[in-house]
Amino acid sequence: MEMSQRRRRILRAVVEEYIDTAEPVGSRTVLSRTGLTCSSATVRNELVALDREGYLEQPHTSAGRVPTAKGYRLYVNELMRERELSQSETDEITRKLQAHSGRADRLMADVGKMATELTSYPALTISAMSPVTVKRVDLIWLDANSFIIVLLLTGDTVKNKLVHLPFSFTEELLRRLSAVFNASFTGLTEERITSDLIASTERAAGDAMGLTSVIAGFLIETLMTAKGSGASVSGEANLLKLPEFQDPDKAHRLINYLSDSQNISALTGTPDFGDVKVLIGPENAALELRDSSVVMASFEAGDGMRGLIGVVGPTRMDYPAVAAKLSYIAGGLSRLLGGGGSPPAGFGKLMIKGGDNDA
Amino acid sequence: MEMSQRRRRILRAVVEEYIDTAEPVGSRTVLSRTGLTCSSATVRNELVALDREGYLEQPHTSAGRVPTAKGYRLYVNELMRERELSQSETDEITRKLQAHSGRADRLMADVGKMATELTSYPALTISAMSPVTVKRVDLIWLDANSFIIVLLLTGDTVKNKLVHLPFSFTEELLRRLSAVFNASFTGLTEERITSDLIASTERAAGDAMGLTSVIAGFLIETLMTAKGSGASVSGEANLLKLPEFQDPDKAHRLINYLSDSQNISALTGTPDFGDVKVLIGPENAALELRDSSVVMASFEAGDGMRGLIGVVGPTRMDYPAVAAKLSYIAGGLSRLLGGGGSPPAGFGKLMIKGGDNDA
DNA sequence: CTTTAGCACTCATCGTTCCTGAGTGCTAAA
DNA sequence: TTTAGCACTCAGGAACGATGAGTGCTAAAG
Repeated sequence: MEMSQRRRRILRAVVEEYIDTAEPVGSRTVLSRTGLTCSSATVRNELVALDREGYLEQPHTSAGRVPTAKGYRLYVNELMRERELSQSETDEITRKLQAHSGRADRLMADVGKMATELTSYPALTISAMSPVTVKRVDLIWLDANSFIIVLLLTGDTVKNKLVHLPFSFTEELLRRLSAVFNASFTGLTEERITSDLIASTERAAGDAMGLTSVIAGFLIETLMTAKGSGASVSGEANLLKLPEFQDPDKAHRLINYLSDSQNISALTGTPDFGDVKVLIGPENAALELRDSSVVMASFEAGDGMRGLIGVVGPTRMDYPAVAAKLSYIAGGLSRLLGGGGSPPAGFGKLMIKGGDNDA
Repeated sequence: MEMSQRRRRILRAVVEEYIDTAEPVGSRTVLSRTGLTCSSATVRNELVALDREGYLEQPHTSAGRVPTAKGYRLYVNELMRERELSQSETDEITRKLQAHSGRADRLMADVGKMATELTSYPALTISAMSPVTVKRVDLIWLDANSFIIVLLLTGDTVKNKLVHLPFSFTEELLRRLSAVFNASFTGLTEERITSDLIASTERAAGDAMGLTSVIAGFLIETLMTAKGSGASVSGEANLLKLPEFQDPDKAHRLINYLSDSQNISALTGTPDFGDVKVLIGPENAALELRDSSVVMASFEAGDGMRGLIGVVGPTRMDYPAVAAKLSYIAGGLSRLLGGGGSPPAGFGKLMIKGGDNDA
């Protein structure tokens, strides 16, 4: 059966009050916050019901109510009102985004800082290229013992490496090699570069010195790291201001967890484009996040580059505001990185997706 | 007049005991720690003297003594015994260092992590190239509207940029341009690239489309960012385990301070090569560091690349161990980055330099 | 002049107790 | 179904005293 309208209003009031104050909320507070016309005793009865159904709980008998993960979930899915960003807020975001035009990894780190400033929660970013291939190979001869490999990848990323070798080779050999590489390695993803292919390339170029494998090695390495996702975290210190992290030990565990980019990358349960994903407390796979929430928004940059920007905070988090801000940033990012020219469909409109609503 | 031998022993005992336990140390403890043959009353008299001279202080009447900044300074300068690293420690460091061979910025960040692991204090790294110039310019023509700029810098760093332009140009023009650039821009530091030079280059190459200024712009930008120092911090969370940072507010202030790389870069009061520099509490210029200590070691990499690796911790810090470890890492780094082939002079030997010993 | 034993004194820390007040659950009447 | 009323619970803070580590000082001994 459906939950009564009044009960929903009460639940929402409890959640929002708790988000504001971080303190258990009692029946009288609910009353004044909702403006309901009943008495506090009635509210109490409803609270008992919400308690029994698992949406609220009491830290101890005779304290006010606190939302459970299930309560937050319902709130996020159904109760929360969409938060409109003010003109000045959206302006600030677009302005900041436009100020950046550096390299992708630097950009993402900066966007993370921005999310931190905007939400005052630690922010994380993940970015990854999906199918990465080499579009072009150039070899620049420096002297008899050294040359530069320049790779142009999909997404117009350029990578390079300076190679010194203990034996000498001619400029002519490099020219032949680059021709051969451009003929047979372009358009290949990392997995499709086999040792057979390398061997035949070596023969074709008449390379007796193993330059081919040096170049192919760099190529493979580059493709691997390029498709591998880069992660960054910023603003961890903000946790320390929150009442739920006054215990240094608790804060330490979480910050420590966040400082390993492996853990961050593991958060990639990439939500559909345009959506905001919310993971509440125990919905998180990682033990260390079990009493925190993660809110993430994804963006897409056209050339197969996609990414995630999110924040980590206590389950008591201002979901409407955070979701709106992240969504706007992600949307702006998609636009900025040329996700298709026009603002993405549904840009600005929130569609929350989350973990399964386990009973 | 010189301080008596016994008094020095007592001061050392107090400092070391306090470093170990973080608790005010009393006369009896000193007695057992030093193995002195006098009575506790005598020790007390000495403590009073040390107190009067400003080396020690009491948190409150009738508590034990705690070293002052002046006390630590004397300890670091004269009293502390050099800490020898064990074979396994040095082995571990060299092994870890050798495992890295990536790009300089990545390497530095990793070295920072390593310093954190080794000392369990937050670590910081700063690296900078001193005179950076371009050794060679290559332009790779992709299609009528785009090309790649490849710059080989001193220190064998390679930088590149992909340029798209709204008008078309020929491969021939690029060839001319690269010839001219190689002729007139190599060996110049950023300041010496004037607009006159750019204008004359433009004429010499017969470039009617402004490609020259695009290339020169990238060149200047690259030189500027390359010489600018990169800073990284890691392991901030470790602070939270320390008794002096149980107050989340205090921890927050410091971690926040550390998270701005501007602040980190500001620490570059580069000590002489081979030395370890210690800044104790109020010796730090930054307000936020006033009751912490910073220990730094410098390294030099041959091609004008130099850097700093250090840790931040409470004034109560195991200076001998930290100094030894950092010194060893820095030495290994100098060696690894080819600071000159052989281990640097004084490698392994500590020479502490610090702030002035104000009275 | 230095060292030492003795002693009174200080003060943070810890456990106990008590009080207060917010908030509850329940009951009985509307 | 709602509400008024009431007894009950319990965290948090204040007040209190006991404990004990550690001091400074004094006066005698080396």
